[in-house]
Amino acid sequence: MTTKTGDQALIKRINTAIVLEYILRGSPLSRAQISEQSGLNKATVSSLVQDLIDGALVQEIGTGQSSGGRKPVLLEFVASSGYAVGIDLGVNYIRGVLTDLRGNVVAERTSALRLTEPNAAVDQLCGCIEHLMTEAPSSPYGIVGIGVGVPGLVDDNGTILFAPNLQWRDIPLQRLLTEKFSLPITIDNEANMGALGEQKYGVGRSINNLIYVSVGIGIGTGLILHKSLYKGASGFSGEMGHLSVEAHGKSCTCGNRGCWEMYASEQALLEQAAPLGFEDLESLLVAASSGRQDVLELFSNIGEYLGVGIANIVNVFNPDAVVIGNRMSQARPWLENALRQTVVQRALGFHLRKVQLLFAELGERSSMMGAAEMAIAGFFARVKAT
Amino acid sequence: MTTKTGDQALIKRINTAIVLEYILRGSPLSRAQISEQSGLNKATVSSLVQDLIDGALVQEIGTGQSSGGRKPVLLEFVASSGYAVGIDLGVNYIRGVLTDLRGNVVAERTSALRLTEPNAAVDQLCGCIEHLMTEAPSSPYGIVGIGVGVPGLVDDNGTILFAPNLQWRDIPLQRLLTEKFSLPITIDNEANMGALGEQKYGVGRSINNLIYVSVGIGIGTGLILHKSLYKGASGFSGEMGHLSVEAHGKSCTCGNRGCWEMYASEQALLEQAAPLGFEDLESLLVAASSGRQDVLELFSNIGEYLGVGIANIVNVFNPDAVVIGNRMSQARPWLENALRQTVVQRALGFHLRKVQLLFAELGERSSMMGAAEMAIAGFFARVKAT
DNA sequence: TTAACTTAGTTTATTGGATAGACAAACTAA
DNA sequence: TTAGTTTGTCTATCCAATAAACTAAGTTAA
Repeated sequence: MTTKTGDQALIKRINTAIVLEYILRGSPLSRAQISEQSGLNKATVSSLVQDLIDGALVQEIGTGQSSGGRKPVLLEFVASSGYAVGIDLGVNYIRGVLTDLRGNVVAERTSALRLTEPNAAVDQLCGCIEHLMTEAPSSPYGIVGIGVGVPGLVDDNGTILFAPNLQWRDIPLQRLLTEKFSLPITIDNEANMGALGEQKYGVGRSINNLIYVSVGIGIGTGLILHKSLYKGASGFSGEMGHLSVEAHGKSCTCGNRGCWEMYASEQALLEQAAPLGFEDLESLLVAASSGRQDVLELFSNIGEYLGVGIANIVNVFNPDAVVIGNRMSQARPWLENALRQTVVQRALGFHLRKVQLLFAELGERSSMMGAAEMAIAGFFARVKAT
Repeated sequence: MTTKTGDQALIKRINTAIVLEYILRGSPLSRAQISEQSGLNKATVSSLVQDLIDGALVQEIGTGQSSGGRKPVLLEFVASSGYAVGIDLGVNYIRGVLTDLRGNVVAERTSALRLTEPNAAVDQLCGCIEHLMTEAPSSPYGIVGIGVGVPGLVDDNGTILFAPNLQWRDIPLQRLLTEKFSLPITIDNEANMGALGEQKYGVGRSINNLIYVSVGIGIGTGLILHKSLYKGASGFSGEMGHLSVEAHGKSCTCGNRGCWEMYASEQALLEQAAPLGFEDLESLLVAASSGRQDVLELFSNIGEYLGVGIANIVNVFNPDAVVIGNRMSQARPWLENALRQTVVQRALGFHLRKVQLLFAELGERSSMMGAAEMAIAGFFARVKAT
């Protein structure tokens, strides 16, 4: 069993984390404010703040306004004390970003994925990471970690079990990158990363329970419950693209029938659009915006099926918000009505009272920003554990 | 924000909880064993154990075998230091139990629910509780709490928002019982209680992630994730009976279409059985065991639809086990094949590797035992918080 | 200008846990 | 008997949080 026991060091970690949290959220603010708001003694706050300053995570930035007494010394988190790399590895692109510890973008880099063969792709990925790392200003903590979002199922060791559209199986990406960079590496599904990105930096800021639905070639989902990413019992879940919405519908490669993503994904859209002579999403978006009736009906149909699945998700998880992301979010104007109507019709009233239907704000950058956030969050977790 | 700060009392609470946990799980065992296994210092363990003995939660029960030195003093949890009441309030019955703090049944009581009108039903419920309470031997902590499982949607204040089969709306049951008994009261959905009962005392013992599917008139679900009951964002979830499995299927009273419980519940079974001249589950079970072909096909059909929904659940939550409970679990012999086959066919391979399909062991008593467990768990939570 | 009052942050003595190590008690094995 | 082992308690020490006293640096009103 060996549950972790409590000692004085634990107390200090807990309280340091609290103080850091206040500075991260409320800065600039003074020691006195932290003490009052947190309930910690002034002396305790002073001591912990000093440790944080010594650790280069916090700095004094001058004095604030007096309210009839000594001026407060304002504290601020030092965002530039370290940097994080976030990568979105797509089926035909690699998108990467370098951010500071607040998620401010310092450098960005996009390139087409030349070869999908695993070795070559990983090489190109490493090149992208190295390039971004050289862009980082020198800082006390340097590069604190690398997060990578991938289009596939990832286990909790960061091994890509299966990435259908890349035709990858059992690629131990975390191990490969750890060997190469000797830095903390986080690998996760693109939808989980997207969920995190939107929750932290996008339309879902300050929403505690949200579900991100990544509608691309397939459908992936990322669940943020009680402010943190929910993983299934054994570390991977979110394969809700394979929720069956038509018990006797089309057979899916996964073995199930009537999977949601067979009716509501980009793939489903393109299949239906082929007879009309369309071959990609972009041309369909153009046709829709010029008002072509048959194309509008296609989108409306997709919107309805998206709604069917989302209603299911709402009934099961009862979240505060559902965020539609990835490529299909560009079709918002032509999806939204049908989607909204379907969800309202189908979700239970008790849940509907609360849930918001939103579209991703970061667009194609959700996943990459989420990956950077993962690396940042990992850094903070380590700081708090020391 | 006011996150709870850390102080010495917190350490003591944490470590006391650890020691108590070891005694609950591993008893009888000695102070030395606890120290060695937990990593806590011998002196610390001695001191905390003394507190627990003073608090009547632990007692010394003599010495154990020596392994070449002084004999250890064996410790045991005192199950009889308090008692809990667990109630299963059904549509046409009230089932109640009195247990000690280990969940051993001390007294049990079943009666038919005379009137479903809320006031009358609550009166009868109170009578049942009072009767059980008088059966409790005198003990240091007395009755530590009352748990009640109900067939409906419950919010986190213990108000029954909606119980379709009782035709109740907005009954503040927790408040009513608190006023009456001045004891800690926990109200929850019958399926959540059942999940807890099976996880603690039934077939799911020692399984950390399980999903309990209560198949009665409707279908309810209780999720135990990482050893604890999962509630949705706003305190109620588990309405997976209304997962749509046929996007364009039959309309449900909930507003959705093709809800799972319209195809796989007792109600669904009875509807299909009516043309054959059956009116209740019991007669169908008799017919099935005598081998009537058309009835067997009915059960097989229900089993298949149960499998469709369970495959969905498995894909979403990736649990260690799925437990089928409530009335329909009696039909196991005629459901199981079709169910198993469907799940294997439809669930993703990665999830299947792990998941077990089980049937409730406590039968009709799952929910009641879970309710008692809720009360017990509440007591321990309070002990650990002091 | 001064005295009275406020507020910010530090210093000091105290409290209450956990801990290592010494110790006593109780046992085994030779 | 004697040496060694195991259990459990006792004691001195450490360390983080805290209250209260204190210093620093401002405002306000006469």
